[in-house]
Amino acid sequence: MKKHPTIYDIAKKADTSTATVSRVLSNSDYPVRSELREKIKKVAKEVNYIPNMIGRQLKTNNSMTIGVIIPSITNPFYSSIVLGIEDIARSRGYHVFLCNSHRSPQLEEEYLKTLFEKQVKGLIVSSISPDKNLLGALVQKDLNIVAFDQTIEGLNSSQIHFDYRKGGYMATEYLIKKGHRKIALISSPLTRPSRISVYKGYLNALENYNIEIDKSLIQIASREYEEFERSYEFRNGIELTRNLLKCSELPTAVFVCNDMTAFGVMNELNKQGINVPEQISVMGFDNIEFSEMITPPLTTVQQPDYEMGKLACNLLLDQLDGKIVENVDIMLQPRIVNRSSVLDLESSLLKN
Amino acid sequence: MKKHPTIYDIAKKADTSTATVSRVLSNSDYPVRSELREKIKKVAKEVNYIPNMIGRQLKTNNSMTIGVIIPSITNPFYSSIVLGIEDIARSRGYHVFLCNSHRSPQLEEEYLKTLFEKQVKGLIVSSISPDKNLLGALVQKDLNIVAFDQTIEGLNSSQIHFDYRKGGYMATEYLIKKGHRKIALISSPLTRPSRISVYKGYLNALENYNIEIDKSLIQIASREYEEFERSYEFRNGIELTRNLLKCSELPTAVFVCNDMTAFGVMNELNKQGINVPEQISVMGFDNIEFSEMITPPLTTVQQPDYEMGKLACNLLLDQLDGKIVENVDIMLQPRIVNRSSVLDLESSLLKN
DNA sequence: CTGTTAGCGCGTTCAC
DNA sequence: GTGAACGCGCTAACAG
Repeated sequence: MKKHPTIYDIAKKADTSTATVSRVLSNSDYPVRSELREKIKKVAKEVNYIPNMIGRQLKTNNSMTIGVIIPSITNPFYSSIVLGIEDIARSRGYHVFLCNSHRSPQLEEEYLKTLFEKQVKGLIVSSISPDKNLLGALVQKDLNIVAFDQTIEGLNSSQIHFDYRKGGYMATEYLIKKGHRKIALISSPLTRPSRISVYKGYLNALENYNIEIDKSLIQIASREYEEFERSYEFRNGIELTRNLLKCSELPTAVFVCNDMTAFGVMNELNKQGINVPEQISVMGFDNIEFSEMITPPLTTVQQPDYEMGKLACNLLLDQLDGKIVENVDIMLQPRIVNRSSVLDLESSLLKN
Repeated sequence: MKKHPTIYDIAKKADTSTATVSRVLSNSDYPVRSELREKIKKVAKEVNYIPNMIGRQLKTNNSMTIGVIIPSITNPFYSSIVLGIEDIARSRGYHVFLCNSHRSPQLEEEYLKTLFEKQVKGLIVSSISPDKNLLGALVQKDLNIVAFDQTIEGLNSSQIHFDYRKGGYMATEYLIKKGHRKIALISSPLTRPSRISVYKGYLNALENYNIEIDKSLIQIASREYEEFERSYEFRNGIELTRNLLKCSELPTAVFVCNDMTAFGVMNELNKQGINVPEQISVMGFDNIEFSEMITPPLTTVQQPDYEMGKLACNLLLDQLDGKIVENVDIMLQPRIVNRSSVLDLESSLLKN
């Protein structure tokens, strides 16, 4: 375990100074005699020189690294976002330091501190913490932040929103236009702005089409995520479906707050011998990769996860590079993805 | 954007020296008068001090960070592994720098260099690159490596293997014991040791039970992953199933090289009006989280992804902490996960 | 117990 | 064009 060569070693071997070596090896545009330049490069290659970024960072105070905090990489929605972030970061010479908060406020705070200690200058975050004090304090300290997924009120940062209400509205309207009137809702607890908005969209659509709201058709989970819990949503879907099936009048369609929960719904319906979509239609939300893989392929609302990641990262890097000074707010739009889990009651009635 | 306070600022304010401040704030066990200790802590809190890890790293030459290289976080098998790695790393005070190679050798090499530049002292890697020279060179430079998933020949590193052959054997044997004789195999191209081993396991089992090998039942993809390609495996499953269905005698069961491909298989069978498992049974491999969510829930071979990540990380950190000096080789064992996608021909015959 | 000092590896003045 | 010298923030060695 011998020490790695530094620019000092190279300077000695190439019979020059560390300054010149640095100028050559860090691709500076400082003028250096081309003969000498080549010699230095040659020696560097000979000794298998690998620059020590720690030294450079300390000097330049620029880590070229951004932080990303998400609930869990295990959730395909977030992993797609991270992929988008990474692709852009890489293409622009930045690196990504990824943190899974596991929906734990403590862990989120811990990671926030770590990122800051590691001299990250930018942050893309889906925050779970109700306490925005730390985040706010960091913004003061010249940390650029782009928030997504979960809107953060009163924080001096850029935000990427998604029109959840409209998504909820469009999904419900889609079902209505397919002739459904008894449309159930299955949702995770309404503890976050995004979920509340989807819920509102559902109510708005029913209202707009003069469909009476039947509370027995609305199943909302009471138990929130445990921290670190896995496949919570899937099991939620199963449980809520059981509750739903207990009501006397079965719905003809179910709108589910996200695809993962919808998998649980379809699983349970199937177990109970109820065919999707023949007996009950299922509409999801998110359009994660697996939605098209299940049987029947899930009709759902597209949330542009990968694009969202790219957008967030470009935004952040533009800020870091000084191309943007103002904070920006962007609202991404939903889109219906038409597959096979929803029955068209109109046309199926015609057939009969 | 004013400069962040450093230990120097604190020393000035607390009327002491940087050395003492460092001793207090870095939780050194060096003796400091408790009165002074408290004063320093108080001042640090006042100015909202956050240590600059870059400075510490440069001095101590210890980044407390390990690198992880995997094909893609988007694949749930790898995301589970990463989760396991992270959980252990965090509990032991380390951080993880994650890299998605997207199965691109160039990108893998680029990340390898980056990790080294960032002074990572340990690496957990599922390498895709056929050229192990760079990896080998880095091992020489006091970089500890734990390889998993893809075995690396002749590399001075610890390795975590999985008994793919045995897994393939067990899966096939399981089908045989359920009364299946016409057992098809659907596999990604045999371009990696793991896949070849699964294939061998399949052949071994058939041989052992004196079942003649029918080449028309063996469908192996000819096209390899494109770099950066997504849902390749799913589409592979669809395509290979189509090919399979063209053969005159349909199998009673299909063994698929991984769960994601199995989803494609089930999808296509369904589309062709073939019931799983009533007409054709499907056996997967990996047991990713979604296997239990589809309909019917997939019977498969468990590869302990999360545990594998934890094991790999503990191993690496033990090496870094000097608790282990020797390289170790571990062979993890497969386990059948019994769900509903395989029909028991024996008992179903009894019923008729 | 505490302070002074000397680097860790690098990029950047500022002279020459 | 080039090199000597300094300092980024921190810890370790040593002296007191």
